[in-house]
This record gives sequence, C-alpha cells and structure tokens, in this order.
Amino acid sequence: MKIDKGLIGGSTILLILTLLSEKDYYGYEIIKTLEEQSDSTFQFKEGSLYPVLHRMENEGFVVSYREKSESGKERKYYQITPLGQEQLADEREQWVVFSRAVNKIALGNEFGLAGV
Amino acid sequence: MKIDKGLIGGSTILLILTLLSEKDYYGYEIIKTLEEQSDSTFQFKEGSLYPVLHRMENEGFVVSYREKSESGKERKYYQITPLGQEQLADEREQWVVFSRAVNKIALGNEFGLAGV
DNA sequence: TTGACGTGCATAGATAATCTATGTATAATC
DNA sequence: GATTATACATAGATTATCTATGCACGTCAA
Repeated sequence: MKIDKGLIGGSTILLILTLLSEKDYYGYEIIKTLEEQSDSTFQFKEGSLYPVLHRMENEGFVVSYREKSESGKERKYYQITPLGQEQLADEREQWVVFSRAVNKIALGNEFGLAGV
Repeated sequence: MKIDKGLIGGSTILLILTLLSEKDYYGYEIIKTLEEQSDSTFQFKEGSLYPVLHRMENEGFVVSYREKSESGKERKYYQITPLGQEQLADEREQWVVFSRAVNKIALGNEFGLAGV
C-alpha cells in the first residue's frame, strides 16, 4: 500500500533518531533498514533522506564522520548527540500523544490497534 | 504539549472525514470539535482548516451548502460524499499500517500503547 | 569487456502544503 | 461601548518534500 507522504513526513526524524540511538548509520543504510524493518512501508528516496540528515546535523542532533568500507567505498556515518537524544525523547512523547488522539477520533479507540 | 506540525498535517483529512461521516459540520465547528475530542492536542487555526476544506470540496470528497443558524449567523455546512467515504476508508487503512510501522520501529512495539 | 545493477553521496529546481497575518461581519457579554 | 466569541475567507511568506539528475565505484553475468 502506498502511504501518503504527508503522513510519513512528520515522523522521519523520530525514525532516524531511533536507529541512531542504537548504533551509527550511514545514509544509504538508514534507507535500507527502515524499508526492511517496516516491511516496505517506508521507502525513502535519497533525495528525501539526505537533506533531512543535513538539516539534523545543522541543528546539532547528529554529527558525521567519513570512513572507508571494506569494499573501498567511502561512507558518511552519522552519530547521535546528547541534544539528539533529548530530541528523540521529545519526539517519542509527541508521537504517543498524537497517535493516541488520532486513534481516539478516527478509530474510536484510544489505544490504537489493541482492541480492534 | 506542542505537537509538531508535520506530524499533524498528514492526518488532517482523515480526522475531518471521520467527523463528517457522522453528521454535517461547518468549519468552525470542526475546529472546536477536534480540539475538544483530542483534549487540545489538535488546535487548528482557520487559516489552516478552511483551505483544506476547499481542497476537499474541489476533489469531490465533500459538498457544501449554506444555512442560517438560529442566531442569524450564516454557516457553511460540509457533507461527505460517496467518494469521500471511499477516501475515508483508504486513509483509515493507511493510518493503521503507518502507525503500526512507526510504533514497531520507534517504540519497539507493534501494537502501539497496548503493551507499554 | 561491456553493460547492467547495486551501492553511496549530493543538489537544483519544481511542487505542494501550511502558517501568519489580515480582513469582514454579527452576536453576546461585560 | 468595548471586548470576546463566532464564522467565513484569502494573500503572501515560509517551509518541506519530491523528482530528476549527476557523479563514482564495485560486482557480476553475458
């Protein structure tokens, strides 16, 4: 199923920061991981993801460093900062409040899929 | 808590169509109802909501008619169309798939708040 | 050996959506 | 009579994303 872009947009940073809270990732790896973990619900294009990563770096949520992989290709790894950790906690909380409100109104169920 | 605009944007039409599937609403009433039913999580401004309603009318999801209220003020009521009903079903399904994917990745829980 | 495909980064330009600010008008309230 | 709530509407700025494209390297099969 194709998910509306508007829906996905708001959660992009939350998803990226979640991955980065576990280990460092490079951009292409983020795309593939989100696609896999979401059963292809998320299929970010490079043109969508890279600008977001750059913005996150500008805002201090992540820092980056370059490293060569075994294959010889250079990768740009992103690492979450303490500020990014705070942002992650904040966005998680927002997601919980927001999704609960939508579930209540649109599904008539305060707790998501639990009782469906 | 202030919820990020990006997050809310994608669900606006789903929320409006949900209300309209129960009865006809006028614009201002939609704003007040969503604010109340969401415990103030959603606080749409007129400048945000009216353009969305106009777009929805253009796309055939709703039709509108004017009616005077008891107080003498004229209101513009919106009524959902069969196409709007289809759209509602589609957006509901998208929301379920999308929110499940975010919950799985960001909360480590496929079923939202159920097990938290 | 060449062509296709996957990996990996990046940006310009178009497109789309929202918000801020403002305007009009009436009724109710203080 | 001034303020607040109701009720609609839009212009313009801002912001965000997507599409499209470019570069570069490695691998694998024909």
